[in-house]
Amino acid sequence: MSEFKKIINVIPLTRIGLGRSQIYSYLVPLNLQGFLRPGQLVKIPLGTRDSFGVTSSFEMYRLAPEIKGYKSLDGLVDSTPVISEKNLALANWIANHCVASLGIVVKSMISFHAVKAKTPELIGYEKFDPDYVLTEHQRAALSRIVNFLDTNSTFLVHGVTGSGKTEIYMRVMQRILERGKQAIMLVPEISLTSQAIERFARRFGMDRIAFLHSRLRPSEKSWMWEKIRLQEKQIIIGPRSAVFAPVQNLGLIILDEEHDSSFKQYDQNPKYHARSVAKKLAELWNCPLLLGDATPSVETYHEAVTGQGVLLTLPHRIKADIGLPRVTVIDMRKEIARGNFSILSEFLKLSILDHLKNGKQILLFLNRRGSATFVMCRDCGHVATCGNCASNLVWHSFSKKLLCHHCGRDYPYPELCPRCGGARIKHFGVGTQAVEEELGKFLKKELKQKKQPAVSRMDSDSVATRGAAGKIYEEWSAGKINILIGTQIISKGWDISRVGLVGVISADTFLHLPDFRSNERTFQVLTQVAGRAGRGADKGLVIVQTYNPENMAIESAKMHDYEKFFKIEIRERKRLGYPPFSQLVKLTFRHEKADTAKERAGVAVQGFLKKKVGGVEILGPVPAFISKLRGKYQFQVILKLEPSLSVDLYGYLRDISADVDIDVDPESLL
DNA sequence: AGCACGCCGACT
DNA sequence: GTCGGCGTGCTC
Repeated sequence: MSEFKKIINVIPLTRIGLGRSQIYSYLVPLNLQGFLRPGQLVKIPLGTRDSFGVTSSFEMYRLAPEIKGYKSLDGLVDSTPVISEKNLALANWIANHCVASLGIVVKSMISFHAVKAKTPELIGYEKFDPDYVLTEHQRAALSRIVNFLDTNSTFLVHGVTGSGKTEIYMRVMQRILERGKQAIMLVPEISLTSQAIERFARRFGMDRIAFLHSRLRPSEKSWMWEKIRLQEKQIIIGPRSAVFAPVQNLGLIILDEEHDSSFKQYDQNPKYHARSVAKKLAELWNCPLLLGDATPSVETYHEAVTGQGVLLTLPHRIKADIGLPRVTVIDMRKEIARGNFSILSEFLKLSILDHLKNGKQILLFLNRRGSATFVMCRDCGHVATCGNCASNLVWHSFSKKLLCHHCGRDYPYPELCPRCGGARIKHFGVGTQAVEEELGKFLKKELKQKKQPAVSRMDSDSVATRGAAGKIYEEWSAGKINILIGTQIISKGWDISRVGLVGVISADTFLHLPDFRSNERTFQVLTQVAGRAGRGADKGLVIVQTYNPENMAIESAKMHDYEKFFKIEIRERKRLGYPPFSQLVKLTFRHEKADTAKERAGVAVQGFLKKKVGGVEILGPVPAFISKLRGKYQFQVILKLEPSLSVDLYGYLRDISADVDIDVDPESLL
């Protein structure tokens, strides 16, 4: 016992190989001794360069011989911690669950800007307490929740659009705030954040609300963080990353539109799902988690009905006289048999004219941009593909270009076939631009003499410039647009009252993808789109065009029957061993050379087989659905884990090669 | 994310 | 032989 030295554990904010320790130890210089607490940002030497890290545990005393070779901390950036101890524990859980580097997890959770906090411009909303009587179902749901405000329970509020979920959120939140606690409200995306802010600000006052999203300026984000950390703000609203808000006294988490895929970060590490992170966070704070949805994910609903959560159902729209919209499914095969080769069925055409005449607004929904989804030579069958991505190019008639929807590259339109030199080049498949053109022709023919209705298109092409979306929304709200054609963008959010007719041009876009969630996605999108209709004074009409009218997702959506959809789908999931009856892990191997990518995937599989761990099914390697992306070939290995077995996934994956992309609980297998 | 190290092909 | 390209792996 010759000498003791002070050592601090630090998480370097960088990617450390999964096979090695994610926490490093540094000597604490004399001037910092006694000043270090967990969660502080420190400067550290790392390899040959300087880097940053976050302190992870208290200074420790260790025997001198052990500390040989340790480097010394370079400095303390700020004495105020950048992450709480609770969130450090959360980071550790995420790193393990997602099999990601702890440093990257912590880095994605903290506000890294060393900028001065600046008050953002805040809109003042008039506060008002509504004279609002809860329905019986709302009262029942609420009373179930309020008995468990000090426990870690998960509630699923299942109710159609307009059934009054938000009112329940607000009443629960009211009680949490009365207890002096903070609440996090997660919404799917930025566009829905402002709506949620407005509604909550009207009830609770803007001075209690903080919001976090990627469009905030660094100085504004710092301001929000500071106010949350000091508990000057009690309500935090934002998309998935808001689950990392620096709360000090959390009493409630709400996750609205629980099924929405934007809650999963899929394009960047850590590939976390805000729902499972929220579940863990609620556990750490011993507080309730409220999930709300009209179309809950199969996993969540299954948990609720098997007793791992509490299911609260709001079966009706609040205004009892407004029923759900009537949904008519049109079999497009019969249209063709009748000689109608148009994108628009006869019934949809008639309904459009009818609703225009009555001054109703019309939404036409299609899940694809562009004019034609592929371009083919009629002589040799050659299809135009992206050299970078092995995917079909999409014809965009307005920009007169062929566009790759995966990497964004554009190509000139081929006058002659590059393979055979033929000139008979034809477009196939339908996108939003094609609908716009065809609709224009149809209206011109039908309404020759009259003033043409105003038609607008809303997709990522038409709202590429900043503010374009807001402009369309304003025009629509002012009633200046009669018909709006759009992609997913219009399927949610907009509180639309004058929509009389919603037309789904093709319900089949998701159905034929080789993915275990394709039925679920179809059901959800159709239900969400249908929910746009008839939110005002009267019941709307929804027309769904499809080549698969007997498909169960389409049928259940038509009947507004979630339970039916769930019953059939859960049976299929069980039969095929998909979630929630297994846990999936998607491993993607990428390389410029297809052989190399394939070989590495094969090596990984051999490694897994050698482990001889039971309860793990290894599928692949197979080429990914998009076999080449941005110049790299992609091969996939899917692991199917028996959930009951609870394999130590981190331990299982930690020694596979570094250049693999790991996605635990992937949203899709594509 | 950067930087060192090591292996292999090209060249004075 | 030696320079340098890139692919791989490490950083308390």
